Amino acid sequence: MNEISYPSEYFSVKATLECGQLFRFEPYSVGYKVYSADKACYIYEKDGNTIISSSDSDYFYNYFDLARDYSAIYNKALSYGIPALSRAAEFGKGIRILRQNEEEAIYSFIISQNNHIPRIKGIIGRMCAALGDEKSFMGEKFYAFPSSAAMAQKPASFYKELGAGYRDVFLAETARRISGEGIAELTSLPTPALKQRLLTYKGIGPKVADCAALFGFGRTDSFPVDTWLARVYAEDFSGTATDRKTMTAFFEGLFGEYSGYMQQYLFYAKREGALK
DNA sequence: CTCCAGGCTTTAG
DNA sequence: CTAAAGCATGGA
Repeated sequence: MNEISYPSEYFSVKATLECGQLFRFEPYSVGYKVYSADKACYIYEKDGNTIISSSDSDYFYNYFDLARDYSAIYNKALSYGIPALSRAAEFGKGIRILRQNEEEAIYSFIISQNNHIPRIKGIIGRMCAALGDEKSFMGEKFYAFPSSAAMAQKPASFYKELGAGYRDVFLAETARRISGEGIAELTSLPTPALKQRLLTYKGIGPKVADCAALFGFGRTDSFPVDTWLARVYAEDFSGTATDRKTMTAFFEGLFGEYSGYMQQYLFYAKREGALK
């Protein structure tokens, strides 16, 4: 086990975990256990620092993107002079965008569509327990996120029994395709081409493609618009369009390479009732 | 009870 | 091309 220490000002455990970008974490002791792919860490705050304890510290250094200077991102948010965004950035100052596994992000956000976060966590947890390799961390067992090969062996009915609802066929078909084709060729594509390719998978529409691109492929020029960001657009930016494609184009045009960070500030603040 | 959730696919116009 | 119905499930 190794420990990483990083100042909490730009690394809030609660804000980073509770801002809706990941679904595999649980309260433990004074912090949380976090699971990603087949790895685990224990994370907590102590004396103004955020501590990551893991036997895969290199993995989690990258996962939490600790090489990036978030003071520049926070100050960028304030520089736009948009009251709602300034408030959101202040509220979510400690948020960091995670660099998650690509396939885990794809499946997780397919499950997330038209769904509540507690239920999303439940479906993913049951999927890992049923199909993921058993691992051990700090004396407790946990399950890795399943491989596409393991997922591809199950029919749609299996995912419905896990509670996935109508997304059952999306999971089964996407798993079969990724298991056969792989995703290696996607990683080198520029963001617009990457999104275009993601849209060809069953169950991936514009919003899920944006989330997979942002959280799985590290594309911070993506601005996912869900029901909460649609409200932000109308209520806090006085937007008049009603289709989400226009909203995404508006925000990405405004924020460019910083889109993903600004989106996450706004999402977290809106959902927690900190705007308005 | 109805409404809604980090929306997508399918069908109709 | 855009618009709207239908979709599984469970919490508020």
